[in-house]
Order: sequence, then structure tokens, then C-alpha cells
Amino acid sequence: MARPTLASLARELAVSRQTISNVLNAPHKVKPATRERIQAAIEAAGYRPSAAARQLRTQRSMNFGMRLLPATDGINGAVLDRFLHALTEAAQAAGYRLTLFCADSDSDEIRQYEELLDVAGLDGFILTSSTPDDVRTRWLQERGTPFAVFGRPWDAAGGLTAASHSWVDIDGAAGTEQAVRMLLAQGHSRIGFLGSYTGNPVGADRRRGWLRAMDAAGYGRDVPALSVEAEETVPGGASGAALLASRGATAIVCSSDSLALGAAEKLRELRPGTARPAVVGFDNTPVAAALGLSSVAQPVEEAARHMIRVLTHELAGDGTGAASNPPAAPPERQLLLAPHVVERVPLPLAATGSSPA
Amino acid sequence: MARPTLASLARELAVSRQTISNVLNAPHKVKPATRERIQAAIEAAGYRPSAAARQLRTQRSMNFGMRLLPATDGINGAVLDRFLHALTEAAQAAGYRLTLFCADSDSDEIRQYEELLDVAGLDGFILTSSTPDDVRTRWLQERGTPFAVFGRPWDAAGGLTAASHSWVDIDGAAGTEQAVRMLLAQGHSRIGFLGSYTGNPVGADRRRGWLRAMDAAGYGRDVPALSVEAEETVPGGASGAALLASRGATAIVCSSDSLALGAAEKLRELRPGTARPAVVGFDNTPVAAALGLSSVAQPVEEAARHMIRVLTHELAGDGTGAASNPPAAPPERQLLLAPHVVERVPLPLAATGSSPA
DNA sequence: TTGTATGCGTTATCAA
DNA sequence: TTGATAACGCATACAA
Repeated sequence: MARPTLASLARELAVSRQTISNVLNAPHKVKPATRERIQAAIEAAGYRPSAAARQLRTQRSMNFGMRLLPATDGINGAVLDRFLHALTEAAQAAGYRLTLFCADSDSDEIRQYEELLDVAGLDGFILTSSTPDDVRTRWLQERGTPFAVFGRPWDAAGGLTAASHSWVDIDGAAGTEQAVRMLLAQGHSRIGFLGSYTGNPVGADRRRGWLRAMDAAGYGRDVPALSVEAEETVPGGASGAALLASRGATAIVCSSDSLALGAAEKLRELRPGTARPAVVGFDNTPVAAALGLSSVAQPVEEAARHMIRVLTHELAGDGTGAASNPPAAPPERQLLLAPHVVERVPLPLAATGSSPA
Repeated sequence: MARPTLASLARELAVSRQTISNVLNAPHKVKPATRERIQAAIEAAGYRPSAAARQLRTQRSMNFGMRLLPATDGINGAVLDRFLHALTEAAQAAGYRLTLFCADSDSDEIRQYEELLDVAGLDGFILTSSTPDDVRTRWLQERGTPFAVFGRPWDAAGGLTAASHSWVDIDGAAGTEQAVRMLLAQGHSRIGFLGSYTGNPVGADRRRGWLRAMDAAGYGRDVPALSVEAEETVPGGASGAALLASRGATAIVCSSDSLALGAAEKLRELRPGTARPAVVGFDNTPVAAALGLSSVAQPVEEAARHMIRVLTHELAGDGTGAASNPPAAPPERQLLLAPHVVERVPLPLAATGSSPA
């Protein structure tokens, strides 16, 4: 038998379509007795309202869009998987669907917005980065389309502009600060920082935390010598680590896992006696886990959930549909989440490396 | 001004809605003169047909669905990014959109299919794995919903069942075969295989290629000693490599990059003199690239594009809309793609490791 | 509290 | 070749 519709179900139950529609969209308007009878029938018939018909009427697609960037080449791309999964899950739980799309450039991204808005009627977008005068965010704001950004709108100079749009980000400085404290607790004092930070606001932010913690610990005078700039690659990490080691660093905080991987290898090579290379990475990628490298873990799942919360809140008086009596507090429009350090012991593979096999 | 609709545009042009619709969907039915006039007007007005209205009429959503598996823990998850991006891009190029969803289990996945089919009217699904009597594929087939699977339907015993559904897969055996040949050409003869293959059809497939190449090269008698089973982790690779080395292996083909990473570290540790650990991984993940490890690269982009081709072909007489005169050859419903070995030289970090810094 | 009428934007059928 | 009419499935204002 064919899929039931509002009309077919109404005929069957000898009520009007309107009543069934009310049971679904405004249950309080229907007498409890009939409501329950109809609810049971809906259940039994497996009736589900058609999103297309609904959208035609309400001008709501219950659909968010997100641009998928061209395959993030780095090791750190692994973070995207988790983010995407959490995003999809949260959207789904809120009754929304997630549509992916590709774009060649930021301006092409705007063309895609336009197309997806007109054709598919998307209700909002997820952006995975932005700058203070990002053409995309400006376009979306002018058009009044809801969107949320993962990442603060850093400007080129490394400053943070007060943006009027919603964003969620991870507090990188807090992460490196915590990493330094962990290393201090382990007895290290000459703790280096390795990262790309000039002209790279994210790297600069992470460096700031290291700086703060070093100052607080009274090692501020060592800071100039122990801060090394490096390309965010494995070889970059290796050569940076060599430089830091030559300056007496016994531990290194890195602004990425790629760097940490290179640094750890290099330290192990330079000091075969040391069982544990005191290196901390950033992003807590599977690679770090696989190699037993400590790393700063970002709560991307929480970030994703919050972004959906912001979006659904903006789209409805209340996401739940059922008007909660004390209207739920609106989600923070701009939220900075704290990461945490995952401490790991190196693999046996490394531990046995120092002693003859 | 509001977004133009068929009606508003028709009024403006003093033609019927139908004519405009024909210009879009059956241009040959419209007199060239009016067609061009209308096309220009469409362009100028920026008119775009509403997908919802269209779907209501045609029962087509132009939308495919794909389940996002819970964050692939391994290093190898990186392959998904590329696959997803290629999939989205190909779908987009074919005029389709891609909707993501999550599920807790295979049976929940079926519930999601049902929901997405009823509610959103998805036109087809992408699956990323299947077994011979997969409940999901059976359900989809019974319902007549188009779908394509990435991965052959291996059965538990490692056999390949003749499936009636479409799939695309990478020929793992061909990949390892090629890896062995590369190592042979480099002068190796005692080439080991490291992987998880009993009860793991994918691993068994990859082992098969190694076996074939070793036999062909006349090293068949060494095979029993040189095949080592290991858990697909970095430590697994390290201990497996140690065992293989003790049996005289000078090179190792691994069934994953995780294993290769562990194996390479171990070999480097065991033989400090050897600048190049002769290890080949599988999947060509960013980690392999970052570390300068050779690896078998899967053409996942091509696989993704083909799956979209299969799906769109099944849904339309012809994907292009414009009926091509010689009806394009239907895409292979079951396609095995050949991977290729990416040969890399280890990083400086490793090369300098053997000589004093 | 329940039912009736109308329209959301498109395509399909048919008549002109 | 073009135009009028109906229908896709639903929600909303309004009448009962």
C-alpha cells in the first residue's frame, strides 16, 4: 500500500486533515481523547509528514548547509571527522538535516549559498572559519541568513575583532598553558614552544598560553630563546626541536601534532637515553594517540553541538517545538571552550628503543 | 524584491508558466525564438526553480544520503575525508545534493533510511561497506531504493559473494602485488607481509597480492615464514616487524599505514645503519606522507565519482537530462579499481638519524 | 474543539 | 507550439 498522507489518514479516521495537522503541530489545540486516537493511528499507519510539502508551506527546509573544504592535507584533518559527525548527530537530534557542498573559493562559496538558499531553501549554514571582514559572513548577514562559525574572526594582525555574528572556538592559549603546567609538574623548567605564529593568529594564540604559563612560573627571561618558529610539518618539527634542544630545552609544547611528531622523533634521536620525549602536541589526532604522544584535545563535539543549538535557537523561538514554560536561556552567541591535555606515555616501541633489543 | 517564481515570471513575460517550465525541462518543445527570450529573462531575473515544489510534483528530491560512521578511530580515517569530498563534488556536478546522517547500528540505519525516504524523499544512498546478507542492502533492494556500496560484499570466510547490487572497490591484492614488485626491483628478496588477515577479508585480500607476487618471483617457499599476523595498530606493527626481522625479512609490506608506521620505527631501531626502512603501508594517509613512508594509494576519488555515476544512471535514463543521441554506455555496476604505490624517501629526520648529528 | 477553503511553486495532462 | 487546469502534501486563516 502507498504511503499515507494527511488526506488519506483523515479519510480513514473520519476527521479533517486539519485536526491531524494540529495533533502534530499544536497538540494542545486538540481534545485529549481524539488526540490520542489520532496519535495511535499515526503510529500504526507509519505516517510521516512530507518535508517537501511542509517546506513549500512553511518556507523552512529543516536543513543546514556546510561547505566541505578540499581534503585537508595535514595530519590534523582528522579533527574534521569528529566535528562533522557531532554536527550531523546534533542536527538530527534537533530535527534538522545536514547538506554538504563544495566550493572552489570564498566567492564561489557565496554563489553556492545563493543557489542552496534559492533552490533547496536551506535554513542556515555552518562555517569553519572566518576573518573580520569575511565576504561570506558579510553576505550572509546582509541577507539575514542564520549561520554560525567555528573559529574566532581573527584579523591578519592576530587581533580579535568584535564580531556581530555567532561563533564558537577553542581557547588555544588555555590549552598550551595547561600543557606547560603539566610539564612543570613533571620537573621541567626549560620548556620550549614550537609553532608557526607570525601572521598565524591561531598559532599566536597558542603561543600566548605558553608565554603566560612561563611568566607565571617565573621563567619569563628564558622565553625569547625558547620560542621557535617552524612550518607546521613533521620535518619542521624535527628541525625546530633540534634548535630548541641546542638551546637547552628539555621539553617542548607544539602548536600541532605534526610538529610534535617531528619533534618527538628528533628528541628521541638526539637523546637515546631519555625514554620519554617530553613533547606535547595539539589537536589530539589519531596519530598522537597511535604514537603515545601527549596532546591538547579540543572539545570539537561540544563545539558542534553548540553551533546547532545557536542555529536552531535563532530559527525558532525554541528548538524543542514544545514551548517550554520558562523559555530556555538563549545559547551564548560567542563561546570559547576550554581544551584539555591528554597525557600519554610513549609506546613500548619507543621505550625499548633506548635499551638494546 | 522577492524571489521570482514561475508565476511571477510568466506574468512579467506574458507567457504561461508551462512554457517557462518547458524551456527548463523540455527545451525542444519551445519555439527557438520564445525559448531564447525566456532563457534571457530567467537569467536576468535570477530565477531558480524551487526544489521543494519540484519534489512535490516529481517525487524526486535530487538528494542522496550517506551515513557518517562514528569517528573512525584509526589513522586511516583520513581516507574518508577525501571520499566524502569527491562524493559531494560529483553529486553537485550531477545536480544532486548530499545529506549526511548518523545511526547507532545497522538496524538503526534502516530506520533512518525509512525516515529519510518518507520525510525527505531521498533518491538513493551511499553505503561504505556491506556483507553478503547485509540487512541494509536487503532492505534497500526489497524496497527498490537505488544505492551503491563502497567495498565488495565479502563474507566472513573471506569469500566474495556474487552480489546483485552495485559496488565499487579497490583491488587490494593488486596494490600489494605492486608493492612487492617495487621492493623486488630495489633488490629485496625476503619481503614479509604484515597484517590482520584471518577473519578479515580486506586484509586477506591484501595478503593475497603479496602471495601472488612472491610466488611469481620464485620466493614461494619463504612465504610461510614471512607472513605475520598483527593487530592493525602502531604497536602491532612494531612487534610484527621485530618478528619478521628475526626471520630475516629485509622489507615489509603492510596492510595499513598504522602497521607500517610501527614497522618502520622498529626497523629503524633494530638497524640504525639502514637509512631507508623498506616498508610499504596501505591507504597513503597523510601520516605516511608526513613521515616519508611509501604506501599503496587508493583512488577513492574515482570510486566516489563512479558511485555517483551509477546512482544517477539508475535514476534517470541519462544523467545529463539532455537525451544524448547515442545513449551513453551504462556505468559498470560492479567495478574494481586498481590502486598504485606511492614511493617515498624517508624524511631528513630519519636519514640523519643514522649518522651522528 | 473541529472542519472548510486556499495557496505554497512546480509539472503533467490535455485542449486549443 | 502554447495555454488552461489539476494535482503533489501540507499548514494556516477563518468559519462553524
